[in-house]
Amino acid sequence: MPSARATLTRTPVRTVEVRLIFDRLHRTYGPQNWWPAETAFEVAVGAVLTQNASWTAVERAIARLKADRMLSLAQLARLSPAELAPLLKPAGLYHVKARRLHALLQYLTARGGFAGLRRKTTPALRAELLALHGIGPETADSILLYALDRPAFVVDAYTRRILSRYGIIRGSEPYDTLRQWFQSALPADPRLFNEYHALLVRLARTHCRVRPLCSDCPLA
DNA sequence: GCCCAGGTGTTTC
DNA sequence: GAAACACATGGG
Repeated sequence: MPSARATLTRTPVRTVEVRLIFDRLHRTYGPQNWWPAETAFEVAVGAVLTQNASWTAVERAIARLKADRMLSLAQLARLSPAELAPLLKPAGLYHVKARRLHALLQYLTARGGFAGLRRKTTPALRAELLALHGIGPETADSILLYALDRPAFVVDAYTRRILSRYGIIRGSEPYDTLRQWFQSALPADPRLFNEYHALLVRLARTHCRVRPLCSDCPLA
């Protein structure tokens, strides 16, 4: 049995920091119950639409799709990118996103929807998503975590901004470096990854917008 | 009016 | 390979 001191010194500093940040945020804000969507399919559509866009813009586009009764795989997969584009206008970059969403829709259709993906391992699924046009690491991990309940930690602009403001990272590290950074410090639990990312978003939306530190910040 | 937003693919040095 | 650029709407 190793002594407590030996155990502590073998725990990387980053691991301690990653867990400390979660504990503080969780104590301050409580459960976030994310992602803001009703179905796995809605998560996937939102994950593409939110690329370089504000969430309010995405909500408008999703609301329009719902109002038109178009927010289903069967409905959207019938459309060409050119037909898809005008429906996505409120989210911005809509020609680009139409092509990207189209690629994802064709993939899902070919696999029989999300149900057809359940048997695949997480690494296999991640590789397949990354191979699609317009699905990069953040979009892939968002879909894996929030639509498929897989342990994939989502690194986004909020994550980088917060951790770099607090001097924990430089901010220029590659995506996978930061993803591994979190994943190696935490148990591979989708509920934990979900909660952690949601809490970072919550913090970024309420603090850290201008100055590196504010006195009432939960992480100060 | 200007700047920014929960990225990604392409082009260029 | 890194860096720069294109894509585009709506809110602050």
